[in-house]
Amino acid sequence: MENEVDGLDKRKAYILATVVYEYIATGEPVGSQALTQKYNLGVSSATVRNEMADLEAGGYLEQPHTSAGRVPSDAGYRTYVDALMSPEELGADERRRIRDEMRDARAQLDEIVEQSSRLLGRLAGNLAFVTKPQSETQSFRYAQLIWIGERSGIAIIVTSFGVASQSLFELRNDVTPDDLTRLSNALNANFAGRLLRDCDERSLAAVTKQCGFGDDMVGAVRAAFTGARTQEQPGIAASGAQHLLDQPEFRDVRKLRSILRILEEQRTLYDLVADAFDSPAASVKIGHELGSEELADLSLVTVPYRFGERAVGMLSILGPRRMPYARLLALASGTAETLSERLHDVEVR
Amino acid sequence: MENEVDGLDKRKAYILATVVYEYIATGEPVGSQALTQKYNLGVSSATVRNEMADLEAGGYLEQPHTSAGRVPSDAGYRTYVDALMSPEELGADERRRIRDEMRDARAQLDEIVEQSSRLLGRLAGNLAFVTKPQSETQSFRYAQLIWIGERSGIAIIVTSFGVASQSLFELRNDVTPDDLTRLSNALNANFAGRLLRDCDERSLAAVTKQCGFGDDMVGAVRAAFTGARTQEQPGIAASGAQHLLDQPEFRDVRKLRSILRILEEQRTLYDLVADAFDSPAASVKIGHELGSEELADLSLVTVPYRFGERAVGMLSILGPRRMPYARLLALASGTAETLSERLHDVEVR
DNA sequence: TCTTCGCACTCGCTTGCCCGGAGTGCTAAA
DNA sequence: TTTAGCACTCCGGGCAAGCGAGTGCGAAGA
Repeated sequence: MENEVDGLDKRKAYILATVVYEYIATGEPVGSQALTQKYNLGVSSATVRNEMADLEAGGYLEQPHTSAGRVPSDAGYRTYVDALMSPEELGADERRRIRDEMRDARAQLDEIVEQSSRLLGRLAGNLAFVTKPQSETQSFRYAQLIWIGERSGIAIIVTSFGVASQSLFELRNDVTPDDLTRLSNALNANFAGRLLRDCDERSLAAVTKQCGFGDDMVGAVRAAFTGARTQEQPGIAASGAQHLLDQPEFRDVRKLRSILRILEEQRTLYDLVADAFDSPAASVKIGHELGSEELADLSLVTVPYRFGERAVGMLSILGPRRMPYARLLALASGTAETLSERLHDVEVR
Repeated sequence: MENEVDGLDKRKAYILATVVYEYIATGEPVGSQALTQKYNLGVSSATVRNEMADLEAGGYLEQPHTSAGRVPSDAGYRTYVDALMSPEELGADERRRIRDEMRDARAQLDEIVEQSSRLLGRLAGNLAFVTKPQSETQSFRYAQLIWIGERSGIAIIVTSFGVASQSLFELRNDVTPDDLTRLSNALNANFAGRLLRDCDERSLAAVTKQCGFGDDMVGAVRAAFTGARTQEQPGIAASGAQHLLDQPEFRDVRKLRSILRILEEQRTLYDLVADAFDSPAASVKIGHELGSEELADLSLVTVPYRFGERAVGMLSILGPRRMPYARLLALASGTAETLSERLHDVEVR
C-alpha cells in the first residue's frame, strides 16, 4: 500500500506531521480544534480527535494530562524526522554568511573549530559543540627532538593539521644534539605522511634502535607519539548554552544543572557523538535515544565534517526535543561543509 | 576611639557582622527578633531595631520592602570583609586533600590549570576559574625552525612552562634546512632564559639579520614570538557553573543567562580579574564593584598564584554576593599554593 | 540619655476558592 | 465513516483572607 507511511495511513501521517510541526512552532500542546482551524485538513475536529486518539494508542502522541492537547512522543518525533518532514536547504545568502564568518578565524585548528562552534550555536539558537579532529585520523608530518641537556630533551610532533604536541623526556644515557637530529631525521624519513594510528609502537621502536638508541629513548619516542595520538582526543568546543534558557522546557532548573554538568565533563559530551563516527551521515537522536534519563527531553543533531573523504570530527546541536529538525540539519550541514573547506587552510603539506 | 570600626561603634559593628553572617548562612532577610533569639546580643530586639535603622541610614543594610528583615548592601559586605569577619585557615586534612587531588593531573600546564579550576569549583561549591599563566611572564627557552620546503617552514617556540606555540611561515627567498638550524641556534643563544616580553622586535630583527636573512624571515620570527606571547593570553579554565543553580538568587533565569554568556566570552571573564594583576594580594569584589549591572548581585574572590616570587595567574571564585568570604578566601589561597607548587613540575629548565 | 515595652501597622506569601477556556470522549444522527 | 452535540475534566489565572515576620514610634523605665 503506497498510501502508508511507517504503518500509518496517509491521513494519520499528515495529522501527525501537522501536530509535530505545530508543537515545534508553538510549544503548546496542540488540540483538535486548534489544528483544524489553523490548517486546512478537510475534516472536522471530531475526526481529528478520533485520529489523534489512534495516534496516541499507537505511541506517536502523548497527553500531558486529560483535557490537554497532544504532544509528540519520542516515536512521534522519530517518524516525523525519518519520513514526514521535508528537508531544508540553506539559501545562497546564508551559505555566504557562514563562509564569511568562518573567514574571521585565523588559520589555526583550534580557532576554526571554536569559531564553527560559536557560529553554529548562534545560528541554531541552541547549544552547539564541535569535536576537534580525532588525532588518529591525522597524519604524522614532522618530529623534532630538541636537546636540552645531556640526558633530557623535548620531543615535538607536528601533525597534518599543524597541531604540535610536545613532551619532555629524560634519558639514562648521555646524548648529543647531533644524536637527536639524526633520530629526528630517521623518524621523519620513515613515518612522514603516515596516519598517526599506523605509527605503531613496534616500528617506532625499530627505527629508534636502528639509530643506535636504547630502551629509554624508545620510551621517549613512544610517549611523544602516544601523546600526539591521544592528547586532543576528546577536545570539544562548545558554545551557545545560554540559548537553552530561552526554551520553556528549561524553566525547571534541575534540567539545566544536568546540562551544565555535562558541558563541563567533556567525556560525556564526547560519548554522545562517539557512535556517530560509525555512520558517516547526519544523525538525529531523540529523547531517550540519548541513553540517559537526564537528557530524556533533549534531542541531538550530529553531522560529520570531513577532510578529503574521511570524516574526522562532528558538529552537534543539543537542544529541546521540540527543535526545528530540518532547519538545524541544514545549518549543521552548511557549517560542516565550510569547516571542511577551511580545514585545508591549516593543513601542513 | 579604639571602640570604632570603620566609623561604627562597637555594638553597631557587631550587629552588622551578625546580620551579614546570618544572611550568608540562611539567605533570608534577617529581622531584629530572629537576631536576638539566635545570638546572645545582651540587648532587646527593640534596641537592635534602632541600631539596624541607623545601619540602614548609613548605607550598610537594605530592606527589600517594608516589614521585611534587613539585607547587607554592597557597603555592608565590604565592611564585613575588610574589618569584621575573622579570617579562616584550612585544616591540615583539607590541605592534604587538595594536594592529593592536584597530583592527579599530569605534569602539563593545561592539565594542572584545569584540574585546579575543577577542584576549586567543587570545593567552593561555586563557579571557579583560573587564568593560565600570562605568557609575558614566561620566559623563552627554545626556538626551532623546521624546514618544510624551500620557501616555507614551521616555527616552534618553547617557553618556561613547556607551552610550545607554533606558526607556519612562508618566505620570498629559498632557504636550506641548515640555514634554519643556524638561525634557531642564534635565537637560542641570544634569548634563552629571557622573559618573553623582553624579546622585543628590534633585537629579534637584529639577530635574524645578523644571520643573513631578509625582511621576510624577520617577519616570520616576529610572528612566531608574538604568537607565543599573545596566544595563551586570555586562556581560562572554568568549572562549577552548575553550583550556581543551587543558589536561590538564581531562581531568576535571566541572571543565569548573563553568567553563561560571560563564561563563553573568555574576554569578559579575563577583564574581571585583569586589574587584580596590579595588586599581588587576594582581592574581593562585591556587587557593583564588578562594574557591570548584570553582575551586580555577584561577588568575586581572586587570589594570585605564583611562580617563584612572580604572580603569574589568578584563581577566582564567582558566586552570589551572599558567599562565605572567609571560607572561600581560604580555599582559593590553599589551591593557589598547591598550584604554585605544581608549576615547578612543568618548568622547562 | 539610653534602653525597653507595647502596640498598631505594613506587606509579602500561602491557601483556598471560583471560574473561564481549551480540550477530550462518547453517543447519536447524517 | 464522518460529524454534531454535549457533558466532563483539568489547568491556570485572579482574587480575597489569614498568617507571620518585621517595622516604627511613643511612652515608660533605668
